[in-house]
Amino acid sequence: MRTSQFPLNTLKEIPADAEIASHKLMLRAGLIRKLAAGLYSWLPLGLKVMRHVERITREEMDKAGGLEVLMPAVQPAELWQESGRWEQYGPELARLKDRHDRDFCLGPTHEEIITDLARNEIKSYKQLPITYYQIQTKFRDEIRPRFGIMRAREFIMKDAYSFHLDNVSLQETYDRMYDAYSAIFNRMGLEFRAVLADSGAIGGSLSHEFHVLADSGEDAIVFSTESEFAANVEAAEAMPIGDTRNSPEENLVEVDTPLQHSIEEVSQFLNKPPQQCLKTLLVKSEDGSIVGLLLRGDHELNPVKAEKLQGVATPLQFASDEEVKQAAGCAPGSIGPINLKVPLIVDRSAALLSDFVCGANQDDKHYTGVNWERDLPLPKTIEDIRTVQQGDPSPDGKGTLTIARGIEVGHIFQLGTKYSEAMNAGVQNEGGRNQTMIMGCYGIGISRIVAAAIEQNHDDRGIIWPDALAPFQVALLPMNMHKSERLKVAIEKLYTELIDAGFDVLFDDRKVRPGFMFADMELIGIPHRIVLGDKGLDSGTIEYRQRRDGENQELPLNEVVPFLKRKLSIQS
RNA sequence: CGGGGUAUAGCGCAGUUUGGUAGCGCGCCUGCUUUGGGAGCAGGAUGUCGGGAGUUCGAAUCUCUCUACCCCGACCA
Repeated sequence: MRTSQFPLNTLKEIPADAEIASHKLMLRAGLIRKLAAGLYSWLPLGLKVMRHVERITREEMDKAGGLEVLMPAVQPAELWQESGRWEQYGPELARLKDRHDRDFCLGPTHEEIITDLARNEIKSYKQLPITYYQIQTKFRDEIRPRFGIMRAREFIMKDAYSFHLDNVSLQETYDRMYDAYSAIFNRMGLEFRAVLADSGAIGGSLSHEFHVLADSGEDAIVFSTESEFAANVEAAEAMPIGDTRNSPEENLVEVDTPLQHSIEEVSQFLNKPPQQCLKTLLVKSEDGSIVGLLLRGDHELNPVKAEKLQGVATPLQFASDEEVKQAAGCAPGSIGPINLKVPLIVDRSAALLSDFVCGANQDDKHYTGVNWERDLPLPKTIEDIRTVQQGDPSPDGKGTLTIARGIEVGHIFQLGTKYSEAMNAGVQNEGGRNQTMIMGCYGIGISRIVAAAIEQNHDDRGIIWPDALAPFQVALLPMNMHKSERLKVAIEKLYTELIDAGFDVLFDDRKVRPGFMFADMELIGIPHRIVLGDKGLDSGTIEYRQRRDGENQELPLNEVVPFLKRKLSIQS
């Protein structure tokens, strides 16, 4: 392709509303343009990259036995009512009516549609297992779309759904998808981690997220320093800190803590470390009554874990100030478990505290030297309700946990029969009886990968595409071609040779100064650059430079093709 | 949804306090010069000043209203 026929539309100035590197660079390099909040047009250059992401994903899905389908983006309400999600799904689901006043929605995902398809198309266990997938536009009316394509309202997703007769078969496909996803992200040249994810309110189902590692990532993920353990922070089991509880040494004392409310304030005021304090959170239960959650002062409540417990409302809802006053007799900030007449759930680590500090259920008063059993009974319900922290012991007992940031680009999930049961999707089994199918679902954020790849691969000059995703493999730059007819002839010849050898080449035939070309090609991130000038023509050499390391290398003109072939095959 | 902010040329912005008929940089077009890291000079095109209503002889500027977009928050306990 020639730049004279492929406008680059690069920007020297940074658009005002972009915050993170990938968003700025996607706008500056001319990959996307914003239409409205969370809605973007893809320019030719950006679309080329996204097509590579799609192609690699498609190839690996096909290899893993997936069957490609294409389902509508507009979906009838009936199916969503059948699954129960028409009511459950919040305002993120964009609903609309057709001219006959019938309800429809823009699909944020396709479980309902595929389940409907499967129940009509699959009749016998002999057709199972089967995996359908599609690469298609999704719409989610996000509260706050941001970071450009990273959290857009309309985006491209690869979603796959598998159907099975039993859990063994589901597990096999799940494992195959896990491997396919790993292959996909490896081929794209991305540094990623598969992590154990929250299995959701359904319970028991297995789920993994695939994260591209980047400091700007919105998700926190944890790894063990010593083992293979990796999980989303939300899902990681928090082990108790310490083994046993020490025996009491201090006496129970009520102390004045005027205007000291937060753990940090109380801890400083009393000169006790936060890990010697007990945090009492009052939340709602399913029936609207109040439940107390007890945590060590330096630990944070994990709402996802708490919501799963019996006696805690989903979604988690904190008690209002009035409700706190009613239940504890004080304002939030002085609540404590002693004589608190509500059911209590204590975190594993908080249950191991001794001589701790807690609120006294009177405004501006706390207790010190509090001990379980001696001063108050240890609640019967001891659960894991906190979020893990850097340095915590790994749940598998090997090593400690490290926290990193990631961008979620894939998610695989064992659905079980949630949809197939609600929508009555069954097949005849060997015995001729109807049996509900078991499902798995597997998503990849196609458009988000483009942004994630940039987050992970850029410098102050622009994007540095991995070979597999680059919009062009090679940039071919003539130095002042308009002044030299023989250079024009030579570079046209080289261009043809490269094309014939199968390379995707961007030949910069604009009449611009060299510095301008260099800056553009570096901004848009072409991984390999060939420069030819009159000087090189005299010595029969070109200058090669790799975008990533920026080192120049002289090469004989006639060795360019084999050289690039070696370069590109080694790295792909 | 709550709080804050912005809206002026394709992009980034000034002008608004104090009302007088719109400007700068980048980009774009033409010409000449230049040519290995986003060139220089000269000339040129481009605006519903977000929309509507009002005040005024006169509104980008003041008032009211609507809309769009951006940022922050949704864990004091």
